[in-house]
Amino acid sequence: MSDMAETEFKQAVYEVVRRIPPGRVMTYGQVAAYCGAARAARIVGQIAMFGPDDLPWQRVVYKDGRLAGAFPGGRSHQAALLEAEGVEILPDYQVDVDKLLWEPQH
DNA sequence: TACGTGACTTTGG
DNA sequence: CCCAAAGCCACGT
Repeated sequence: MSDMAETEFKQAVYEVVRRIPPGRVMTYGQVAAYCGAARAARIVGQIAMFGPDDLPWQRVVYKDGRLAGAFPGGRSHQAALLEAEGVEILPDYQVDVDKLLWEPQH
């Protein structure tokens, strides 16, 4: 209540992540870019750690396609969630980001 | 109020 | 190919 409104950036991250459809993924840098801070990829991770857990954070991956190492339950859990959405998990906990990358529809 | 740390990405040696 | 540093924003001390 004391905080009138959380930063626009953080709110934007919430909205973007919420809009990622099942079976698709976005990179940290891409999410940051859509929120007005192309170089704030790290911040997306920070927000993911402190942000609401009802958002599909498992759909946010490295630009390289690797899964986050600090995902609650571990990479295997994140991989399981993605696999349940139909995402093919490649060896070394990677996904075909080139193929699954999703861009918000403007 | 200031400083350090961190779910990242890019650039340069 | 491997390593180091900068830049971004949020949060705890």
